[in-house]
Amino acid sequence: MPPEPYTVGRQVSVRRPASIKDVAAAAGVSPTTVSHVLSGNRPVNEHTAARVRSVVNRLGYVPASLARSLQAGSTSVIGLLIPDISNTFFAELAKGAEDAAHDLGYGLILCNTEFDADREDRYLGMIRSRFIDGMVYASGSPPSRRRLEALMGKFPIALADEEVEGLQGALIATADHEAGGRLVGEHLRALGHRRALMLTGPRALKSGVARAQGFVRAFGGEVVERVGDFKESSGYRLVADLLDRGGLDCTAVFAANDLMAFGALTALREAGLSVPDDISVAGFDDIRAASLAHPPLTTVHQPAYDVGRTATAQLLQYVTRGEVPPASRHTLPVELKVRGSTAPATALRHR
Amino acid sequence: MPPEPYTVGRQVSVRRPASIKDVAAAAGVSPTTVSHVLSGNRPVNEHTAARVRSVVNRLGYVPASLARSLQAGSTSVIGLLIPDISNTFFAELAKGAEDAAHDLGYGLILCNTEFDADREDRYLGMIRSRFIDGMVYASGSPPSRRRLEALMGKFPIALADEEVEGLQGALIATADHEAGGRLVGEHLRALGHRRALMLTGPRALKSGVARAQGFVRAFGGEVVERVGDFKESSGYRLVADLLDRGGLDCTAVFAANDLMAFGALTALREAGLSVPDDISVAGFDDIRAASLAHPPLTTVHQPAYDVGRTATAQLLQYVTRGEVPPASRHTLPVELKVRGSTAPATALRHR
DNA sequence: TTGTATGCGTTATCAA
DNA sequence: TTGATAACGCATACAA
Repeated sequence: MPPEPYTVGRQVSVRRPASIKDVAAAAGVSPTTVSHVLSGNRPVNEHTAARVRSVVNRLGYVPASLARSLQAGSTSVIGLLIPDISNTFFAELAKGAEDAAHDLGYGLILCNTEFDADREDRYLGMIRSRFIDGMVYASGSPPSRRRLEALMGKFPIALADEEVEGLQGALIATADHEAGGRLVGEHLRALGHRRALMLTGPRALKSGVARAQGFVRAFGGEVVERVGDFKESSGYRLVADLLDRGGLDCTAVFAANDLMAFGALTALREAGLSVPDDISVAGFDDIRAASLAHPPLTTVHQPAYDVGRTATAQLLQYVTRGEVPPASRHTLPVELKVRGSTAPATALRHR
Repeated sequence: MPPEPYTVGRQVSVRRPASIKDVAAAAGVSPTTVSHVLSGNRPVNEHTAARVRSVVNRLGYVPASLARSLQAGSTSVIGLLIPDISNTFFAELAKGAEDAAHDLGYGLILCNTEFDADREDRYLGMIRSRFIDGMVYASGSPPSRRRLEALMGKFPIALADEEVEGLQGALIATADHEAGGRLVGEHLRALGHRRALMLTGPRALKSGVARAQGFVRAFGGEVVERVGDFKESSGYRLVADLLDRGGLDCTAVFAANDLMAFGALTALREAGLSVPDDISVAGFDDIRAASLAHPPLTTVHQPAYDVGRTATAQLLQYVTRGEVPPASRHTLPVELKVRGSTAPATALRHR
């Protein structure tokens, strides 16, 4: 019979970690003194302090942050609510948020919702139960907007990347979606395109709407809109459907994000069309794969990292100092990356 | 003078949230009864319960999870320590971890270390201060290994993706790195390659070492090894240096991860070499960009999501039930994805 | 069916 | 320079 493989297990359950009382008793002082030795909040006799510190080391005492938080009324932890961490855009955003949080000694709870309303609600519950001091909210599912609205009146919440329809007075950091759409519109127009297919995101998400608006205005030509859901599959499906029905009579496609652009690219390739010779394609986000794709995707670079970092820094400035940040709204600049997937319009052919 | 823009701010700081005492007082019962109405831990008169519930709603009472955690001795939160969330491999892993945690009602704190030892230490401090119930540890910086070892004797820690040299008896979920290297070795050998350049990761990371070992054994031919750091820049630099000095006398490059493979690809392209006509390139990980690159990258698919999910599930089984999981080690299968970046060896040319 | 008293581990207040 | 006590907000053992 083999020996118990996990001494780990036993130790965890059996040995109770040392508390401040244990240290105080062993050092022959009061818990108050121990606390002050560790915090430096008031002077302690050097001799006493040394004795306490030695006991702390011997017992391996580490203050229970939970008790500290209960006493202090805050946990030094915030949440980051996003739909999908495996989307590189949100991963970059998360990195910025984590950096900003770490800079101020805050922890960050990853709230990945997959656009699921129940999941989002559960995570928002963490702020109501005051387990987190605040929440950076990036693009949730529309159904929870009402609940969000109620929360924003009571708890610190900052919006990142995505405006929420009808919500105002909020802290918000977002890329300039409208300008991004405009840049693509101008670019395609300059290339001689006059008829374009626009793959939008869900109407409820303002970022996608803004991109579409900026595009339509700047492009000037004829634009057919199809509503997608920001997933690769929907970009594929929308374009494939149009091709099947022979209804793709345009020379350019603008997808409201790169994933849908990739879907479109696949559908076009399967139909035997060449990008950009037969048709141009542009995306939005500039995820890592965009520059590595074949052809490299013309797209709008979003400062995802900065969006996450800025929104979080704003939130924390508010959380830590109880201050209203100097600017409640940050609109971060975007940049058009012209790559190989767009080219001058060719004569329209029947398909 | 504009009105105070943030009523939010005032409410947060002024109104103290209702406590269980407030509810008890308003409902004319004891805090104990309120507690039991909400927890269902003991029967309560239906009439009384209804009254309590109504007060709970009116006051918007939500139990402070902090106090609950202090009493219960656990927070229902664990940590996920990774080097870089913007690497899609770790993003996928994080998604799996988050899913597993969410399934069991646990929160997940994102500990992004950038391979920084201080940052890692700070995050490991969260487990010592018992703010988190456990930690999923994926590939940290070698310097902290000793500290990790000490922690594993006292706190629940599961290793994901990366073994840690000299650590044993641990919960661990990892991809079969050695088999992955072997698959690439066999593949290149079958294509007629006999001389290969191997870009490894840091020697301290066993995953990279295992990949290299599997490769070298299965390949059989001559292998030149160069040590990189898993970053795109090092893949570029290593290959560029060899090219500069005319020392790249091989027909294939195997990079221990996709990022370095991309760096190599760039260096080769800049040198006017064609992949795979002049030289074959293979990677490891199968990050999203791999299939979209030009040419599409032959690589080893790692089940990143499953690695994260499995490691987390193991950890939580241990954390929640105090049980030793049935298997302490999970080695997950990998899969070779043959794409366009590898081809039959061509006659060796002088470069 | 309900209430009282105690403890979780810390820090702040007040007193010495 | 130090300590006793209360308080943070909850859950539970024990008592009624």
